[in-house]
Order: sequence, then C-alpha cells, then structure tokens
Amino acid sequence: MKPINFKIDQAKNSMRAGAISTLHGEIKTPAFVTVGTKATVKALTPEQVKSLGAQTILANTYHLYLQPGDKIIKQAGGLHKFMNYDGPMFTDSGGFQVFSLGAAFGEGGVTKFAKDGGSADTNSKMPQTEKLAQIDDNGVTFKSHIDGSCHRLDPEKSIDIQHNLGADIIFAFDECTSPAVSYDYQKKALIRTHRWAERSIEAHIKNKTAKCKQGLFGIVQGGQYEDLRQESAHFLAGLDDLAGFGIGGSFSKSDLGQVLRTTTSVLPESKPRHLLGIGEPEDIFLGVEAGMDTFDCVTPTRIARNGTLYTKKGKINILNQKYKEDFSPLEKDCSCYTCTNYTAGYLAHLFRAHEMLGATLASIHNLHFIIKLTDDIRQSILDDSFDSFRQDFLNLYLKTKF
RNA sequence: GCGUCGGUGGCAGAGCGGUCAAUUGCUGCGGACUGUAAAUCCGCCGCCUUCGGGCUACGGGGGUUCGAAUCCCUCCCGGCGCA
Repeated sequence: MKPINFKIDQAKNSMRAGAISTLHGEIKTPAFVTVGTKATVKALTPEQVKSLGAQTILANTYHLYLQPGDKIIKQAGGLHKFMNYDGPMFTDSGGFQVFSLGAAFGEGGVTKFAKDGGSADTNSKMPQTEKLAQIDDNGVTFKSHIDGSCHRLDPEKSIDIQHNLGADIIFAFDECTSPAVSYDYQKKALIRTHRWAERSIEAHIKNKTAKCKQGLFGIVQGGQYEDLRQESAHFLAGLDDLAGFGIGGSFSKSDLGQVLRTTTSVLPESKPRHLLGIGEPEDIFLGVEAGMDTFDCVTPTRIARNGTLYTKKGKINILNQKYKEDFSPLEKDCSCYTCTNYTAGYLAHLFRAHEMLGATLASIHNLHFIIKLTDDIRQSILDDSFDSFRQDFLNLYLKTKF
C-alpha cells in the first residue's frame, strides 16, 4: 500500500482540485499548509490551528534535529504525538536552511524572490556575519544558529531525521539557491540536488517501515530559468519512488506563473505538487493556475506577529494610528474567531502593549484568511468559476494594497 | 530661614567650555517580512527647507569667553538635611 494517494476531483486546463490522502487523514487541494517549524505553529495551540480550518502542518528537519533532537521526538512517539496534532503533516528537509543560513545569512534583503528591476532592498539591513552553512557535493556543514556547534546534514541524514520525526510527507534534501546566483551556479546546484534526490530515495526505501508510512517528495530546482526548471522536472518525473513533488528555490516575482507552468507541464498529473514557501494571496492564484496543489508559507503567521493583517482590501498594519479608536472588527464579514469576538482597537491595544494575545488573535485571523482563500479557490475550480473569482478577489485585494 | 543637591527634547536619563540640535533607552509615527536565525528588523522623531542648509533651543534673566547645556551672579521651582 502506498502511504500517499492523490486523486483529482476536477481538472481544468492545468489546474486541479483534488485530495491527498495520508495515514493521518486527507488534505483537500488546493490547500494552504500552515508552517509549524519547531513543532508548533507560533502563538497557536494545535487545537486552534485545527479549528481555524487548517488541514495540515509543515515542520522542519534542521530545527527539530537541533532542538529538541529527532531522537527525542521519536522516543515521544513521533511528531504527531509529541505536539498533540493528529492531522496530516509535512517535514521540510532542511534544504531551505542551506539558503537561509548560507547564501542569505547576514545579507539584508536577500530572499527567495529576486527583486524585480534589480534594486537592492536597503530597508532591512542585518549585520554582516559569517555564513553558518557550507555546501559541498556530498552535503552541508552547518554551524548551529543556537549554540554554534557544528553539524553535518546530507541526504541520508536528513531522511533519517525525517523518519524519526514521522511526518506523512517528507522532502528530499535539496539545495535552495539564492536568486542572486548565476545561471551556471543554478545549473550546478540543480545537478547536485538531483543526485541528492536519488540518494534521498535510496535512503527512504531502505527503511521498510518508513516507506509504508511516509511519502517522499522530490524537489524541483532551477531558479528563475525555465529551461533549468524543465530539466529538473524531467529528471524528477522519472523517479518512480517519489510520491509527489516540491517546487523549491528562488523566483522572480514577475514571471513566477510562467516558470511554474513550464515546470508543471513536465510533471506527471497523477502526483501532487507542493509549492515550497510561497503563499501571498496573489501567488496562490498563480500557483493554482499553474497546477500546484499545496502551498506553505510563513507569511501569514509572521506578519501577524509583526502587526500586519490580511483584509479583502489588502494588508493593513494594526499599529497605524487610525486603528486605536476603531471599535469595529478588522473585517466586518470575516467569520474568524478574532473578528467575531474582538475589535481592531483591542488588537491595536494588544500590539502596542506587546501583549502576546495580540500575536495569537492576529495569527488566527491571517491563517483563517489564507485558508479560506484556498478553500474558496478550490470551490471555484469545482464550480468552474475560478477566473471570475480570481478577478473579483484580486481587484479588491491589490487595488488598495498601498 | 540656613545649608545642600538638582532643574536637558513626550518620558527616563547622558553630556559638564568648542567636534551638541545634543549619547542611549522608552514612547510616538511610518515601512518591510514568501520551504521561520524573526512576538523580528529598518527608517523618522525641535521648527523651516529648493535637502546644500537656515532658525530657535538644555528653568528665567544677566555676565565671563573668540566660543556656554557646560563657568560666574541673580531670580524662580523641586528634593533632602538642620532650625
């Protein structure tokens, strides 16, 4: 029996509405995957995560390996038991930390997205620091961001850790590249990631128990280059032991949709596709249209903790003066727990007072917003009304964004 | 009343002759955040500005000095001690 099954309920052009079934339940797609890096969705209990409509959580290999250690989580009975969450779970392989603690470390403004137009972002400077990750063809040497101790992660180690963690969907170890890197480097990294995918598979299928419980996804790389994306998708499509695909790495915002379409056109329709680390509302529309099934992103919860909230009319900053005396809900017609029980003025107070309930209420609202959006997108595919839904949503959302 | 210490930008609190429109923290006002190094980070925060600079400022007034938030005199206000 396969640990992961994917069925398509409705497909139109390249997009589809379907369901991924796992041993811990089903994920109706397209779906937003909440991020719970360290076995916790920051500021929320798993019960809150569930009750706001989330279907699944993604945790992180590198972070849990360092703290508390994958052995401890195995001893506790696995990730689900450890954090008291019985829904489907993903674990990322640690490939993103190759980037965030490597190329991007100490580089203010370097993100997965190349800045359109190439202007450097001077708004978020961080002190120049020695990189914490060094890559070679066999793996990555990390200096722990917690205590500076030295650690080695490679495909076998990453898969071993992910076996111990026990998520339903696990990812092959990959190199997430910086968008600033040259074509030649992207290609080099791509080839390395392919070798690592083969090694990840080998390590996975060797473990008979894990093989039956956990589905392994390979990760497509290639940066913003369509030919590299295609090459990568081709390669991974040929690996039968993969249960699905992650689309990783860096993009340029202006041609995200195009690059994704090029990629998915090569991937088999029968397997689920996860877009790693991307999840602004406008990106989800692009992704779904290009045939992506699931999306994880830290944005809803991170910006929530920093005081930014999604509304149908765009993002707002609750710290802005005008919300101090606004005693209506953030959004009048929002059905989330926060909006049905609290006012914008109360949230503004909590954030000004640095009260942690603010982070909780804001996270509930933002996750509800993005999850409801993906649910509505799914429904619009089933109803064959995706185009008009997208147009109505984005007209309102982007128009008042600034 | 005498003695003594002190009065600095919204607050706290540095500075004790030039490099001071004045360290720093907080508050205030904006902004950023895309597989979480993040309840974080970045700006701005006397007034005016064609962003070069200009103007008024460290309790009030007077003085010393080329130059004072910084030294002296005096007044006002506050803390403490003694009557």
